[in-house]
Amino acid sequence: MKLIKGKENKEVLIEREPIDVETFKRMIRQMGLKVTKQRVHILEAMSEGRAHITVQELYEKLQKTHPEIGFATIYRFLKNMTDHNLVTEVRMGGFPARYELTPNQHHDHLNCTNCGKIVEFENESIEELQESVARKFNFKLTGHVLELYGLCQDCQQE
Amino acid sequence: MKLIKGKENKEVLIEREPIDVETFKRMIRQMGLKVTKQRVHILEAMSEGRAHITVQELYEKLQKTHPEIGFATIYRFLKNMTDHNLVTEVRMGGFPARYELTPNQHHDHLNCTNCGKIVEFENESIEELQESVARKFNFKLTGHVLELYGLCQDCQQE
DNA sequence: ATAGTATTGATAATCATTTTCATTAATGGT
DNA sequence: ACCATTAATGAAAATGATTATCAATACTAT
Repeated sequence: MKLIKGKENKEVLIEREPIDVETFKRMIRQMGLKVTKQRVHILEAMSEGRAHITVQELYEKLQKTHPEIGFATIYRFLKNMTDHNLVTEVRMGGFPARYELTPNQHHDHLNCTNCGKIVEFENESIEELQESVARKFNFKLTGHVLELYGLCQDCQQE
Repeated sequence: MKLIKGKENKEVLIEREPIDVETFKRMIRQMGLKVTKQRVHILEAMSEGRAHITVQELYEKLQKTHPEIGFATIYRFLKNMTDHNLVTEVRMGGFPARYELTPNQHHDHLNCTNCGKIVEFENESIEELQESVARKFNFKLTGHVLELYGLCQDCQQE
């Protein structure tokens, strides 16, 4: 369980392991798609910097180094990746969707609403209970969003 | 929506009391807004029938009895209500937002990612485990979002 | 009832996302 | 390496949900 520090209520940057180009190409082939420079560049852009990125942010980031990549390509490829579970789509409220390379270890978030600190946690019992709720209503579970909000120890003392 | 009782896990579809016009008017005044027939009709339409309704569905429902009510009015009023926590907005994937009169009893949602159906449930064990996670990290819990996604029985068969 | 102001509804505007389609590029077989 | 086949691309148009505009209308306190 890893602790990530944030400032105020801003979004938090999450460090990821760097992934090499060969791995990206393997991921693309694995989906049954052709390896194009655009797709590799999109994966590269997603693997560096902020974990949850919007299409707009991705587009602007790519503009600097590969100005030939268009919105449609990004949207299309993210859809492919999402369908193949290599990318996780997070939609909040009416905001544009955010995408992240699917982390190998599932986790949920405990967020401090005062200082923005985030604790990632994983609780097997909660996961099982979610499954049992789904079963009870004859749903086949495919995903979930669990975000806890509260005050961390430091902020409670203020 | 009908009531379904669970056994040990206490999943429940929430029962809603019918609400009378005077209560609706009080709610509107409480927000510091003027009482108009449109607003009362919108509240009436929301309080009968399906709990989670889209703007489109609400519009069509209102068309039959009050064809003078426009989309803009519905959107504006739902925004007011949501801001004042009298209505809860549920957004799922890229589907249109669904709205419900905020129930006095807390519940979470089970969403069908194919047809947009929403099932409400309440699970005391999950709530307790959330508390215990928060305690473990010395957080004081103030709220949470739990949305389950999957395929409902009908959509699994397609 | 009247004045003053909030509300309304039709329509235009916006914003994210998807589709279209003519052009270009990747791949597999030679 | 060279094609031929077919998928992929990018620009622009289309879509769908939601929000803003604004002149006409309806509440509400006086």
